[in-house]
Amino acid sequence: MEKQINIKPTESELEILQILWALGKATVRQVNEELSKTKEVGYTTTLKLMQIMFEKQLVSRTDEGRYHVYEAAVGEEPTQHMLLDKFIGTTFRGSATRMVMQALGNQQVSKEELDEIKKLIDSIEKGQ
Amino acid sequence: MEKQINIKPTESELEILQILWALGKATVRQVNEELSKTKEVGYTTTLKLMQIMFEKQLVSRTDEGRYHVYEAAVGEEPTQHMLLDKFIGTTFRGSATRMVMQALGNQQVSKEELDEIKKLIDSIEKGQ
DNA sequence: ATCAATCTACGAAAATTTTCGTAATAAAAT
DNA sequence: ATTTTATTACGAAAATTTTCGTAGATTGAT
Repeated sequence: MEKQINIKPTESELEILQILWALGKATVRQVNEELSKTKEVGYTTTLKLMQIMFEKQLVSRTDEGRYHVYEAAVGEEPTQHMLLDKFIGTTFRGSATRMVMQALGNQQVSKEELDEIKKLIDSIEKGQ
Repeated sequence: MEKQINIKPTESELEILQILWALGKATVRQVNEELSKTKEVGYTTTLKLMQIMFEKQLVSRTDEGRYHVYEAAVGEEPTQHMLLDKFIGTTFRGSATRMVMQALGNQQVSKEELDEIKKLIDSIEKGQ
């Protein structure tokens, strides 16, 4: 079971979570190297953020030799779900439909993906 | 035409924009009253925020008598679109499809809405 | 053994966002 | 006319988030 799924990570924390979700386990250095691909960021900055995330229980860590190996302590899906809910609430006044329609209309979504979504809708409709 | 659609409003600013989009025009007091329905917030706090938003050109205002009447200076749709793009980028690693599928799976979406979305998909597929 | 390199901890500075107190001004009420 | 009320402007405090410098500890190299 997920623990604290109510804690909303900040923007920077989310970036780090993304990396951890992708890598599974990672040291601060590894995370920092990933971050550096996108933007300028000092090692100690990343370290501090991950320490804060550890306090918030967003990540866990184990002592491996003399350094720490970090891991996300919150799941990707539950976190996305929570953020999505909040986002729909604040930006689309709670209407998931409005948001979906904008997303489909504005984003580049391939025919294959659209079909996939249609299938999903069908299965939901059958289910309820 | 929209002006600065790149300025990302903060959370609080977005709340105010929502109210202005709903009301059209409004004074600081009106906006503050709307905000107060949801949360505790002082009048001068709202005022200050709206002044900052005026500087950022997120809102415009006209002198009506001795007070200001405010209006959103950015459109609801373009703003939502911009925020949605950023959100998909940071939270769903750029995949609109993944986000839509989560939204449809997790949120409460009625059959009517699902049908509406299906219709939209069909029309997009015909278009391209 | 000494030096260099690497990692963590800690604290604080910097930047951003949010909140609010105070003063000035103008209108409205008494 | 004086007082009360409502509005804006301004600045700064408070809170949150981000960044980074420094110190201490441990490993590895010379």
